[in-house]
Amino acid sequence: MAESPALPRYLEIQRDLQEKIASGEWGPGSRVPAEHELQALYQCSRMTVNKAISALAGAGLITRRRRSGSFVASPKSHETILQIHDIQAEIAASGRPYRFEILARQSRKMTDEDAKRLGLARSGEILALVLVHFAANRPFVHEERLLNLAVVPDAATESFSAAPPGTWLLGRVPWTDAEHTISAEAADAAIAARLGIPAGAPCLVMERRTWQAGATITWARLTYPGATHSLTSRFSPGGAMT
Amino acid sequence: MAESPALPRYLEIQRDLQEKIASGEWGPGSRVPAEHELQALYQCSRMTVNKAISALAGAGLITRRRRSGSFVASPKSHETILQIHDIQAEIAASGRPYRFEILARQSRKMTDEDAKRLGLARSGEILALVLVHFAANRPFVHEERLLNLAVVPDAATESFSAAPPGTWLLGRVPWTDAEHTISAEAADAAIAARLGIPAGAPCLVMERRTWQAGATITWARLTYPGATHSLTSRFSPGGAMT
DNA sequence: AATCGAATTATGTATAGACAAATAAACGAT
DNA sequence: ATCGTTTATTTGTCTATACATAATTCGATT
Repeated sequence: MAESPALPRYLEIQRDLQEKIASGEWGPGSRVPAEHELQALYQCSRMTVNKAISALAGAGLITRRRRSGSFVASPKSHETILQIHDIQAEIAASGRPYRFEILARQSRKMTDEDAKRLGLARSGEILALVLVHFAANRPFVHEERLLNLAVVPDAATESFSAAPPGTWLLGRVPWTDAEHTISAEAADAAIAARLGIPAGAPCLVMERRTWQAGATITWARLTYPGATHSLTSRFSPGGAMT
Repeated sequence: MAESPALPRYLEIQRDLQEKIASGEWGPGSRVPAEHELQALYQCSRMTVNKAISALAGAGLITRRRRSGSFVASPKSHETILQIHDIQAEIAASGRPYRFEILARQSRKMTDEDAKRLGLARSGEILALVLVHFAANRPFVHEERLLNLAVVPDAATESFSAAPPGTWLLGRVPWTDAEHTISAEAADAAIAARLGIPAGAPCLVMERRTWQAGATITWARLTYPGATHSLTSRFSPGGAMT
């Protein structure tokens, strides 16, 4: 059996087209039949066809131009969606016990260095933290973090005893923009000692800046021992269409 | 004037809602007005409202449940779209002259190591390449690549004199699935020599496997000197809605 | 009180039709 | 032959309506 998928018409069409593109039957640059042709082919209304094609256009598989028609897009890059989970949740999900230690905490007026990291010109109060996250009592990642107290004043009096600042923020302040930078660096002596690795060992470093409506909320720098951590993502173009 | 934005109705609504979510006015879990309410509010048809909300639902900002209604989603992770450009295009875009050198090329029956890298169990013919890409005559990235000749037989006779294998593939074989792994590793002696960096220097390593309809097309391992290269991405949830 | 079932409600899908906007192609005049 | 104008085609948006589907609520029956 398995023959009445109860699959909506527009998804059926969408998958049909997608399959033709994925298989190479319609190579990059080929013309996709016009909406009225597909409408006749599939015996449905134009809106239904439109919904299918528009979805593929949104996913970047097809580009559309008025009067000219729709064409199979030629990929110019690999694109992947990187899911960066909350550290606490990530460790908990792996079944290992989680804890963290705050090594340093300081409220201060923004230094030039702080301002640069937050991407801000003018001054203000910030909260600076240094902490280490542990998975099964072994150091997992080293975190340096700056919080812009102008945007998150509550943080000044928060103890962060229940949840680390990253988790605390995530559930409290909605962000509208984030910038991630991933790089490889040699561990400096201080961080190496805290992570229990040799100085100079390669580390995966992730820097993140987060904004809400133009205002920088926070900056974080996460240093993972390179030997134990990597980022993996699997991706299919036009993925969200089950 | 400047008052006729010519912005379509559904985008206007979409941005309105998005703004309410981004600003925190509608916190995570809040109920979004039902379609018929928004329809009355914006004086438009339900389909128009539906298009706006559906787009936000697709972007993950809203979750919808029949009969219950629509609710602002609560983010559980940072998610970012990593654009990994074609190396040739990336260097060319930076204005520096590009060239590459093929250091090794071998057609062979798949070894166990090859099979593991490609994620395949059984055997077959592959093409193995080692190359270095240069930007402005300085080593930019070291590439090891395996091509599954069962899927891309043309590669066996291709000289790759015009374009490197990555670029060549991108314009030829459509891929349906890709897996990326990003890690930090110390450069081994051979790679360090080819990149002109000290052995043991931290490197950003990106491994990629690419499939077409279940069949592995290629495996690639790109090693970037950590001192000069990083991956950056800026992301706003619900981004693709200009 | 517990359970089953029906009415209600919000979303999901689909239709037919209409007009707008962009632009490639055909056409015409200089 | 070149330039500007008209025409035709294709996508973009919108409407009003209809029925399907899932799920909550509430009432009736046991």
